[in-house]
Amino acid sequence: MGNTAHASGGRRRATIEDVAASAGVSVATVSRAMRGLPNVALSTRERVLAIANELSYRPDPAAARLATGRARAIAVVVPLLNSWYFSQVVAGAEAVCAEEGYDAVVMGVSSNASRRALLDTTTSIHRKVDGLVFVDVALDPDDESTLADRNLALVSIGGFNTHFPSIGIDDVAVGDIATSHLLELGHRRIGLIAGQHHDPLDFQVPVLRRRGHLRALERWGVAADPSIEAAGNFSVVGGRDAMAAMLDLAEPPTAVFAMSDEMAFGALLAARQAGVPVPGELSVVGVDDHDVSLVMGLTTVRQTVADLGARATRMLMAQLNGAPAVATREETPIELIVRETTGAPAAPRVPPGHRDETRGKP
Amino acid sequence: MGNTAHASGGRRRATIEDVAASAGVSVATVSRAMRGLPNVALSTRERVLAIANELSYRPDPAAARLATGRARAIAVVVPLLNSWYFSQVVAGAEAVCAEEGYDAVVMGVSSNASRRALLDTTTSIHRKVDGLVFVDVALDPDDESTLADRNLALVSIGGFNTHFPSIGIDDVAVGDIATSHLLELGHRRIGLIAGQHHDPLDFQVPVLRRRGHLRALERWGVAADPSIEAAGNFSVVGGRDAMAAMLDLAEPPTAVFAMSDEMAFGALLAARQAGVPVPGELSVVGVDDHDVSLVMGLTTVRQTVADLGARATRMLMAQLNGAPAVATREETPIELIVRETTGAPAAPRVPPGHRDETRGKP
DNA sequence: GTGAAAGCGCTAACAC
DNA sequence: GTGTTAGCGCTTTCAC
Repeated sequence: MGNTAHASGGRRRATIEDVAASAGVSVATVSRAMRGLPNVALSTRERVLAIANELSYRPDPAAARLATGRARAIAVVVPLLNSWYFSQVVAGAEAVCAEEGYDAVVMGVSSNASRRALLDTTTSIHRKVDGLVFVDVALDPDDESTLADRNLALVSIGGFNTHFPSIGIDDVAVGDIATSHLLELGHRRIGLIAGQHHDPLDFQVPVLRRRGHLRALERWGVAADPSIEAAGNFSVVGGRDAMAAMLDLAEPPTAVFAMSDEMAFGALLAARQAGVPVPGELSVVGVDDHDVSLVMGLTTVRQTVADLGARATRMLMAQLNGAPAVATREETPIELIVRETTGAPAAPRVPPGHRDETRGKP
Repeated sequence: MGNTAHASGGRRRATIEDVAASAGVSVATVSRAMRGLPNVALSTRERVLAIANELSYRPDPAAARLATGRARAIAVVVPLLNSWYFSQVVAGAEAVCAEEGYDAVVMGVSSNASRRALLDTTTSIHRKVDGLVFVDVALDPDDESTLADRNLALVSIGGFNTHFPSIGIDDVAVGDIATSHLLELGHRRIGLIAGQHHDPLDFQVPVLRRRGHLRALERWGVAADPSIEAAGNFSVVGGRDAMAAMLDLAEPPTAVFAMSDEMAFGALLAARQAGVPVPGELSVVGVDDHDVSLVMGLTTVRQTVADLGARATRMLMAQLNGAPAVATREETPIELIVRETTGAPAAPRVPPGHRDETRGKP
């Protein structure tokens, strides 16, 4: 027999049977009354509710889960928790869950290994949640089928998928807009602070933003230079290190596009540490519009992050309420916010008498 | 009968009975084998495990929960999710949960009402989790007893409690250290950017930090001036507005202590917008050592936030593993990090010939 | 070392 | 509108 857990603390919790006995009705009626189902007489319902309250009866969710197969919980799966972007998304998701009476279970998948574990292992997702919001986590079609077979709903933020809805921004456009802004200001030597290379969650965002960056460059007839591209791991220190290395180059960039504001902050730090004035000798543009970006005066491509989490969660709720899962794609708007970290490139520091005529619009 | 949920997608999941049948043993043996209990013959165990794997059997957590009364999940309860501090704590907690095979359910309690709801309602915590980590959420002794009666474990971060362990920093010392630093630099007119007033979660942190601030002032014989104290809601914009108001005063402060780095960032922004040089005419000190503080060159009182979440969660796990719940208090170290936003006050802007001799050490 | 069987506390047919 | 009852899929005594 199962229950030895009440050894410590307090007397036995009231169960549905206790309420039924006290109210002089059957457990079925209690169950119906508690859940507000229609076919209960008003007087009965009131009596049941009163007694339930008196006994401080709370339905056991585990029993309900077992009986219904629904957990009334969703998982929010993120690569890492301690980054501004992901915590905003989680905040948005949690808020919607709270509204809907769902639990939000957060799961970090910082490596491919843990992502696999999430999908495979005993200790996994199975039956613990009704659905998942994947936030910038790569999912191959096999994973999707597995999830569908397990009768789980799914929505992803960021990446596309083939069987389920997704929501995100146009990341190619992000890269294009950022780099175009720099090109328009007159920059021709534009560095790129990208995502991580060392632990490939093979997630799409860095790839797409880079594509947009290259597209803009190409449109302006500017050759991309791999020597001024580095990984910044989407962190402040990663961005700092990447920028520091570029500034050490014989021919450092006059501007950089950092794929996130946090990396851009790092770039600003590196510039300051190297004594390089911003935007005087270095322009910096980021992505996100982090809370702090306003303070830093950072030029950035804004996206509405918390809203992304909320909308994705609502899409998931729709599936849980029976809407069919189809591979729709919602796109949320992005917007260039020009502040004080971008400007025209400095006049080239060449000895008097020399002129460099490669600068200027195409 | 309960299960109609398998209507869509895939064939029936394997249950423990399927495995038992396939392996030619009883369900009890399968259960023992799966959980690594000692009293199973090695050969039996291997056979069971192989078959379970083959059938891709996953124990249903809801059934296990119902049978054992343990959910293998904890809740992390935070006032808001979209702040650096709380997301760090959640990250630390989630990491430990993942290690231990627990789920981390995040719950935002942004108001007293939602905190009450969490403790009271039908849709509440009961039996969904085995324990809770309360992060800077006020809990009165009654709440604690209720939780204990429900056989829930509890650890709190920040506030003390009377029946359960807690972990935190010495918040009075935080205020004292920050303000003492400013006093030592020669400041005598020191503003305070405090927490929120409008939605009192009556949580202790702002109160204690303020107490430390006042204590330092008093020790130096400096009178506190309520006109240079304002609420910043622990947000960047809140800090900005609070600072902007102070800078508009006839006699603005020469330094401010902001109770969080995010509010300090806001203060720096307000200073820049008002054309007030930092630290030339305004010194700013914060609390936390936010990722971005390094970039901003912000002087701050550092605490190790993610570690706080991890340690609290380990303490909770200890309780879940049978350690008695006692009202111990762990304190983690804090440290003043002096950077570039603090310096000696400017020479008073008085007409030549006047001298102000009130400045200097006591 | 293994099995039989009684729960855990609900929900959902189905009957009345 | 209400009651009866058979599960949901496990865990855990107790016997052997």
